[in-house]
Amino acid sequence: MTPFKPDSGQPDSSSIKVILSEHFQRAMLAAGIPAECGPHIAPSKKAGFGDYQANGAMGAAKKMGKNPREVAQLIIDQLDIVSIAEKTEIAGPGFINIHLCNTWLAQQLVAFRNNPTDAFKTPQPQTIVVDYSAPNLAKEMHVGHLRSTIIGDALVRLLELQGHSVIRQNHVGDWGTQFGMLLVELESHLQGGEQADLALNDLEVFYQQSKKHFDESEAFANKARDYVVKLQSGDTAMLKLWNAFRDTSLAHSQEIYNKLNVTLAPKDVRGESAYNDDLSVLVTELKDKNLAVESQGATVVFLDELADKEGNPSPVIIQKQGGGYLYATSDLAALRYRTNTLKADRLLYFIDARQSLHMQQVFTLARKAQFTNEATSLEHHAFGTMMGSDGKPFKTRDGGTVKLADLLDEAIVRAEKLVRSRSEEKGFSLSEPEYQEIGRKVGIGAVKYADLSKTRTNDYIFNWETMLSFEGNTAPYLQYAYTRIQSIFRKAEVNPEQITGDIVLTQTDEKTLAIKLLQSAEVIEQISHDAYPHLLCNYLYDVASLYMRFYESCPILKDGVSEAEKNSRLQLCDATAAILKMGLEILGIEVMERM
RNA sequence: GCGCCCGUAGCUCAGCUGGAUAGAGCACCCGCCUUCUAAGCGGGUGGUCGCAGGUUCGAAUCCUGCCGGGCGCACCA
Repeated sequence: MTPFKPDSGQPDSSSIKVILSEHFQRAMLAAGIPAECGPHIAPSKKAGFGDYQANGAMGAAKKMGKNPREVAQLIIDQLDIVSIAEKTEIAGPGFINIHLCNTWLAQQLVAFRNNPTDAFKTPQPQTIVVDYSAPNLAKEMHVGHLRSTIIGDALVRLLELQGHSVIRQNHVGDWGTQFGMLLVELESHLQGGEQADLALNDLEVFYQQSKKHFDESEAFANKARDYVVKLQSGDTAMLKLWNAFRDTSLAHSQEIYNKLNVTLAPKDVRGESAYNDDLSVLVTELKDKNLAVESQGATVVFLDELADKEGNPSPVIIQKQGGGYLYATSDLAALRYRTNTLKADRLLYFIDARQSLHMQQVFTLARKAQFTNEATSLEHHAFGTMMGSDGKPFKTRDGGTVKLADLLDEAIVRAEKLVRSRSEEKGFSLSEPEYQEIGRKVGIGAVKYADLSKTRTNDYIFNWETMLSFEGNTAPYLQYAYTRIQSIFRKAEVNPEQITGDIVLTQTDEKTLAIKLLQSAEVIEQISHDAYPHLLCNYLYDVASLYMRFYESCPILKDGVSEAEKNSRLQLCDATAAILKMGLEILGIEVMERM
């Protein structure tokens, strides 16, 4: 971030909020207001209250025992923002309403257009490991897996845009007890001459079959238990069988990732099995450090840090009686690998909120055992549970789950149909590959946006219609805004990048759009900390809405529009398109030239 | 029992580091395509922000209690 130079009159790469905050803070100090009183700058919510407002005078007045409106006046007296604001006024109990200067806003926007990505770069690049998706390879991915996968991917893209070094980690479930029964089942299929990928064509069915055999046949169950032991001790034949299963299941996941436009690749897979050799080492270390003790036949760490009211420490089992390891053990091994080998400064986990206690235990224990540095940030970014329309945990009528692949296919089919009928109505026809491509982008975008636009931490209600909606606050709305802009540039026959010169903001709709566009950096910055992609969705929806309004009220290529006006408005269009595209790319949603 | 999350319009959701008259989308009603793509724009109907206290200039937002829902709490992951 470029340090602000007072009164230089030059465009600054900082956000409006930061610039105003610095000015107000300085003025408040000069007015003799204690330094701990913040300026509290925020965009105004109502049209009559200026563009931004400073709410700090009231808090400061209270602390000083003075009249808030008088304090507000003291601040204004010390304020030197003539180049930024055309007017500041005191309102109500002591609000300071700030009317930004159109020429200054225009300069900021020109500066943004010259270096669009600079605004988002972080001054301190870090190494950030992001744990997301992590499907269980025993089963097919269902709608419940959507959240971790696309929220994690949005954060990964955003952090990379900021210039961080990001390492994706797909901690797939490829090593549980359940693999015993799956491998026995698979073996019987292969002995029947079937190919692995054919047998595992429908993972859900395959899982149910093997579960049924396991429950009904004692011999099958015994064999399954035997296979687990063999597998974990490195039996070659068993590993071969396991690999066949794993490869096929991973290929299924990868297919979904590709369809979803998620950046996860095979190289990002580092599943539970990868830590197998470290588990016994880790348990021994915890014992040596006197953290782990024997209890009821298992090896347990008792955490006083997470004790309940009565002082009972929170138990974490790291090795069960009989010697098997649990997911706490492999999560600890993974955490250690990520800090020590991958050298992570931050470690982000996008995992279901139901794992909150577990994550807290793992983090606390990792710190206690010094598996991680004090400086390493361990962050569980939880998300809510998917509910049915009855508000209870989601199940289909037959008690199952909706397969992710089915949802995506349905979305694409519906979108493609819509694209065809719309283009016919509008009288332009597209090629067959174009219909397919647009249908895919619109369909997938709608599904992802429906999920990403909801607050991550809350439970959410799964609904086919909402997921497959193409109207209102949806991805197609944002994509549509983008295509409208592209259409203008096609018609004008100009390359947006070659348009230079002044931006002139005369209409209200131009100004509000410009201000909104200049807020992009604030949004990106906030999400990089809090990992809430819905803030980006809200922001982009605002941008698109304000653009639509501008589009309706401000003609660009029509008769009677001056060259200067046209030139300025085309630049507003281009800046809008750039931000929509950038934002949608972060969300993993593609744009197109027409739809 | 203890802990975490949630309760905002008919439905789905924003807004919560306290700010002015609580906002969107869907649904419903009324307008707008000879003019840059109507997947759009403008307007309207619709609210005891679960309930009750408290903190203060000011509470959907912070605190306490209660009601209602979800989830988690020792060998599944």
